[in-house]
Amino acid sequence: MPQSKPKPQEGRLRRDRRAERRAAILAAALQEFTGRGFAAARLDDVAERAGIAKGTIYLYFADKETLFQELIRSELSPVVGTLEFALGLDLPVRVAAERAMELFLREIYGTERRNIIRLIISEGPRFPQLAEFYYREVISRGIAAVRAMLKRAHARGELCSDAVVRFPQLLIAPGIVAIIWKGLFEPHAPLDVAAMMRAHLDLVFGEGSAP
Amino acid sequence: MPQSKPKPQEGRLRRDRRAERRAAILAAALQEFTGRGFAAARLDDVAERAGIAKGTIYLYFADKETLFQELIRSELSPVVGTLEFALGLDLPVRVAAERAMELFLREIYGTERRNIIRLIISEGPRFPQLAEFYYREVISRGIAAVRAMLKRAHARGELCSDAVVRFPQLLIAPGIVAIIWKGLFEPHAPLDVAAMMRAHLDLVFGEGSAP
Amino acid sequence: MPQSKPKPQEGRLRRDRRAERRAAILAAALQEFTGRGFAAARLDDVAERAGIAKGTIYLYFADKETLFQELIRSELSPVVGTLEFALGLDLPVRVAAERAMELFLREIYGTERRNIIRLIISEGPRFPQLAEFYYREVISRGIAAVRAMLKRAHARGELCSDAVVRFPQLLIAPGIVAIIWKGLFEPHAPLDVAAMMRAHLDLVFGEGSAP
Amino acid sequence: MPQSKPKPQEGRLRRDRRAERRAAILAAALQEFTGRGFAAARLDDVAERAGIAKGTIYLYFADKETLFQELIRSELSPVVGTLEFALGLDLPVRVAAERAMELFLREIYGTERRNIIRLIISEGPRFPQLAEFYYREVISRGIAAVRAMLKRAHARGELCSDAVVRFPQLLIAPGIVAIIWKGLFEPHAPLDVAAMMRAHLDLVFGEGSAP
DNA sequence: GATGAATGAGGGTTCATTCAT
DNA sequence: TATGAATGAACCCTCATTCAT
Repeated sequence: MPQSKPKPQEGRLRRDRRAERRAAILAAALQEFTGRGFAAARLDDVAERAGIAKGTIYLYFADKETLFQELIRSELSPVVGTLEFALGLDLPVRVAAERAMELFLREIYGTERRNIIRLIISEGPRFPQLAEFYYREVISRGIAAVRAMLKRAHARGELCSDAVVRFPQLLIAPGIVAIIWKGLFEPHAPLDVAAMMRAHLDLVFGEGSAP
Repeated sequence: MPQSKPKPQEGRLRRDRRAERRAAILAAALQEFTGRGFAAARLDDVAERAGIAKGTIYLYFADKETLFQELIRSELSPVVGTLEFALGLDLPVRVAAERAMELFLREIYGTERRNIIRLIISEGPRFPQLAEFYYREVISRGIAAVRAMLKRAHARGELCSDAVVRFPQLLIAPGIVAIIWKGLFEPHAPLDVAAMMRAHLDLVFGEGSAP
Repeated sequence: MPQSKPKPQEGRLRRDRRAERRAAILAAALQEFTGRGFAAARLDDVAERAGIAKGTIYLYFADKETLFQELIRSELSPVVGTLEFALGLDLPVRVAAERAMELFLREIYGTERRNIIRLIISEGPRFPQLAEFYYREVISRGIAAVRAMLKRAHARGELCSDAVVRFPQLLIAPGIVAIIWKGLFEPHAPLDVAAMMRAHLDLVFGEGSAP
Repeated sequence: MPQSKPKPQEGRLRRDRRAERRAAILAAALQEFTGRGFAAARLDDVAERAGIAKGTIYLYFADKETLFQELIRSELSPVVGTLEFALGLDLPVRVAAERAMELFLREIYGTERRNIIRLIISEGPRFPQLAEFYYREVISRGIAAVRAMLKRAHARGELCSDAVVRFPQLLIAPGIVAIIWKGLFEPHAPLDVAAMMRAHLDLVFGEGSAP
């Protein structure tokens, strides 16, 4: 039995390879779940796309649903921290908003993460546990951060209305619409998302302060 | 053709009964498709909910997909006309917007039609034909109507910014967010949708003109 | 109640109409059973082809299988009598055989009855009752008639071999092959059936006596 | 690709097992298709007879029709070669015919292959592709081989008539009739097929040369 | 009698999950 | 650990048969 008790280095390799595989499965799953929806996605296709055997998936995830939920969780975690950091800098609102918008366009709308949002919107109602996680980890923290920032701005007199303080949802609404629009109507009527979001910021914060 | 032509009364009854059944199937389908999504919904359950036998569905709809598409279409048709009428009245923007908002809350957000919107958002990417139909029959006409109304308002000096003229999507964005929110986060954080939408109107059109 | 107790003439009409419908159903059934086979044929299609409603079939036949069996029986009955008559005439073998061949070509091979034979060959093994009926009503009587005729010929010295007396099947074998060939290979290699059968008669009875 | 290449022995076992299963499915399918016909045969029963689960069939054959067609093809292939070989030996006709007859009785009529012929006769008209394959691979080659042999015999003066040269179908007609007879009338009137076929050969080639 | 809407058992096919290798 | 063949429950759809009109 030559390969009993692997050397420490081997253990390291093992762990790395394991992480790689896990990542490959998650990446493949994102594609398939996005393309077909949770119910219609086939683990066969996930495995093929990840370059592994079907059974291997079950060495990394308990079942299809667990795979789905861990996919959402793994993609979401990094986002929140970044957002909180960006909004905690105590910049002028308009500048902060502009930064957040750029962050959204670059890190979410322009990447596969856009599809994570779409998955949550589409499948969330069938996975209450997931919606709850998403609310707790992303939405509520995001809203809290935004609200804190806006309150400071309001106190400084930078805000003529308290509408977005009471309903921070209004701030990200155009982002949601942009994601949905892209999925549904891109072929029929492309949308200049950056322009739309800037117009929205102008509405909310007044014009002129954009760089 | 021995008595192939039924008596008029019989025909009437037949037609009524047929229409009733069709409606019952569509209503049941809406529930099931909304609750589980297209792929996971079972026609067995649709039949049971409609109080008919499984095979009966196929007397009214060619297959599962046709049922789904006709469901969307049948629910959508009445909406557009109402919207166009409401926006064509040439009222002051703020009043028109207020009316449209009420219409949305009463006729869409407050009814099962809300779920139709959710279905389009969720399943639309997998049914390009449907997304195209929705864009053509609802979105493009809605945008055109909104834009016409806003242009008249802009010309009358009622609008301080042309943002919503260029991107009417910004006007309905809170409505979309409200629908999604209700589906996902209602249990964790209920949202006063009417207040949010009114706050949004204040942002866009300025305050004070609300009744 | 004006139509109670129909006049005798009405009864006549009723009976005629009934017979007509029955015939129409049988004709339609022959087409469908031939085209698709018993199991795959649909009574819907039979009804449509017969120009009646689906349920009406059950006013004339107990079920699908009964319809099938009565179809076979009704088409078979007239054949046997004709055959027995033709072979009972006490003509020279070669002439009798020639006549039988013409009868076969004109009344069976050239008509829809060919398909009845094919149906019996194809479906007979699944309908033992039918095979038994066919054997009793057609095959055994046909063989008896042929054998009687051949014996007389043999006694008269017209036959050099008793092969066909012992195995009358050999006489009709080319007819069977012709029917099967037409169904399977007609498109790839048409067969001059009359020539083949005449060649066969030449083999069996010797040449020169043909008209 | 971690150990994606199985050890040679494993591969061998896998392949053997696979071939065995395939054969078991084909054998079971032959029974079921023969017994009920293509349309009425149930894959459930095929699976049960083969001792496997229903879904397993689909690991070996794309669907019911493919299974059927591959069944026919796999059973047919070996037949043709044997026939061509037997007829290519340049023996006296009568001897060659005797051998072919024995081959037919032993390798076809006396085995399950008889049912393959029956399936082709019964279902061929509904599977034109199959009829075409059968014609191309079996019939046309068989006819060519027979014809070549007969021509040599005719040139040697062994044949008093050219009937079978022009219509080799006449030679196999009794074989076809034998197969059909067995399927339909065996219980009511068993047939001494060997005797019938020998009588037929006597008719065609004259008597006396039989061993 | 005639109709055709309704029924529901049944069959082909898919696919998440398991397990021997 | 990784594989992928095997499983079998589940689901869409068909169609022979029934029955209210």
